[in-house]
Amino acid sequence: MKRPTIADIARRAGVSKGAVSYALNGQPGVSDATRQRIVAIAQEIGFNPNSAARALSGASARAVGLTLCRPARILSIEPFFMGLISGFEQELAARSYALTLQVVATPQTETEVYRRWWGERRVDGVFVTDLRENDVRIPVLNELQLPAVVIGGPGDTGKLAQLWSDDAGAITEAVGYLMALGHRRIARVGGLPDLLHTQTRTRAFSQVCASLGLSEAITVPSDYTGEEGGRATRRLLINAERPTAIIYDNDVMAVAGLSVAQEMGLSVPGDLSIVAWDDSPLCSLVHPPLTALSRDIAAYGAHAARQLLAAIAGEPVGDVEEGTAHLTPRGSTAPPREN
Amino acid sequence: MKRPTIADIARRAGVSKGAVSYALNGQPGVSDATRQRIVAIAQEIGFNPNSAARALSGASARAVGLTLCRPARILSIEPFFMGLISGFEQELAARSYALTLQVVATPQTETEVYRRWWGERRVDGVFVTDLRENDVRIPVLNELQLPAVVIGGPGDTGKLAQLWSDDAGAITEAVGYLMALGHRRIARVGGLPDLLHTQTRTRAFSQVCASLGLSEAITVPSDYTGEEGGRATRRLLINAERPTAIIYDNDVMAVAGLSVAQEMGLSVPGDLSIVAWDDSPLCSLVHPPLTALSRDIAAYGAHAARQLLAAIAGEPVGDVEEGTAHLTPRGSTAPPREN
DNA sequence: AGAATTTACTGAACCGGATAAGTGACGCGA
DNA sequence: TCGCGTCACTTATCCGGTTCAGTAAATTCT
Repeated sequence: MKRPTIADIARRAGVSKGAVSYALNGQPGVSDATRQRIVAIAQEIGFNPNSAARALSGASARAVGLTLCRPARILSIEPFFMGLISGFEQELAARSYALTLQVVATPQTETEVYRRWWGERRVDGVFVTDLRENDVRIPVLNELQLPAVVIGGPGDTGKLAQLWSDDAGAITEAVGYLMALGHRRIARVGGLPDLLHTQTRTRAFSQVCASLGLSEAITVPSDYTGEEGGRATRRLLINAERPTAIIYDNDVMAVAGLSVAQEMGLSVPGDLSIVAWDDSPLCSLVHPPLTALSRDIAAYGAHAARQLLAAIAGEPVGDVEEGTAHLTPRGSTAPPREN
Repeated sequence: MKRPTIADIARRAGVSKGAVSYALNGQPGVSDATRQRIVAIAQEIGFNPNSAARALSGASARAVGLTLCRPARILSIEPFFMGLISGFEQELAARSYALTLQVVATPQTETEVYRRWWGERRVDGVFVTDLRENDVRIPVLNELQLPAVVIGGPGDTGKLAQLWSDDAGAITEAVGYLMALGHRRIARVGGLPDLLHTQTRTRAFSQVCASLGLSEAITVPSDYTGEEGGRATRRLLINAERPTAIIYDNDVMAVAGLSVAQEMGLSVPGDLSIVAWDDSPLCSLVHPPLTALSRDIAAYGAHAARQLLAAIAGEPVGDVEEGTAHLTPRGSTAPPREN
């Protein structure tokens, strides 16, 4: 089956290729009558502009890229990225932009992928997640002048637009809530320590605990996996002065922590309260359901997509702080048992 | 920053554009000395062929597509798709094919996306998941002659290549194992009933139970979500003659089922044994860890990608049955308690 | 009415590769 | 020494859009 081209439309409408192009792109230069005739023919024969030809003649590729740098076994279980992708799609699909995905092993490889995409003109812009300190990807994107939106800061990203959520506010809310319940020994199992948003959270956690007069505000670093989250929990709980509440940087570790606590004969929330960061169906599934810091990840992704499309269109795009995650109390938090 | 083109290379090497093209594509028509010189220059200036130009001049788009038709809240928690995507990427990245992703609402929309991709020449082929009975996507793909690999059959797909895993064998193993433990009342919480592989499983489950002399082999249909899986479990367990073992069509429902059982005061595995279909880190996270039907989903995806690339290359691609999932016994299964 | 401007187009160049057809130099056999 | 084939290229065309320069007709202005 042959793909219809503008030449086919031009022939049937009895006009030139150029006229068809103007008509279909809403450009001036054709009369309304002709435009309608051309649009009708295009509809009738099911015309879709060849994206390659379009990209080649200077216009955009109408595609954006996303690289994911996490091992498969983490990616598969981490609900965050799929939620983000769904959010991207809401905006992208509406403007028929395609999303090109690549799973890579290291941030270094990501820069190579950016270079290749740029050279191939395959994408008009990219989403950058998991911002790190002195991130190798940032200078490359600035050098290539490839439009980008950085998710997971804030950090130093040169001219690139940024979007982050108010992690400090969220952790303040969580700690405040646990204190109000009566907790005084609160620990945290953190995400990958070299990610900037993990550092932001760690700093905020220390500060808020200090300001509220909580002496020990331990953050145990982890890596978002269930195994590590479980191990970290075990280390915290074998302590003589064990915490009465733990905040986890993602839902997977929180679930693993719950499991470890139960296995050690501790009751949740009687002996230990648990708060998960990022609410996913997973949190409601387990028993007891987990109190979580909820945010609308799809909306977050949609927002990022709007920013990226604006940056591609050449509009000025500033750095934006998305709203604070809010606490959704469930069965995993309660006042600490007197001992 | 300007992207280097073959014209730039040609100028620097003192040859014509054509010669450069031959040299870089390993075509005959240039001497080895010239070829090496050209390749060296291309390397040096970081040349990447413009994918649009390449696609336009008849060659392939070097991209394949995947549409996902599940609501965001299911996608985000379902580990299967991310595992599959990771598998695709292993093969695609090695041959520098891009993966284009689109999340859609209905199978009907998927066909529209296929038509658009085809018209735009955006992809060389597509992955089709979640095959249904009389699937609307199949005739469209056959009509467009868009290469495709169908995952989740077997079913009637015309000329399209298929890949499925031996669900019947897997369920036979699971039921056999539960019987050997002493279970006689085994139920199943199934996936979306209109998916072909769900039907295959349901049929196989009935048959194997019948052949082993188990009278009641109830399958309760569900939709892969935790909520539905939990509800289905509750319905099964309030029964006077409640099952002593339940097989779940995915890990999320199994975790939800575990939670419901515990909430109802039943001990797992004492009062109820649980088997999850598809092993993910999630299964090992909960307490007790879930016995699961494991398969290597990434390998499954990689296999599918190899098939698709072969189909795109015009090689004949047959239907393939991937190996049987094997049972990984964990703490959620045990002999039923005498009553 | 005649000049100036606008409208509604056409024709051709261009994007950056792939590729068929053409060309000159060289080697080789008769 | 002529003719033929092969090699190593060059030249030109094509893919399917976008866009600029040009043009004839219609409209507006004076």
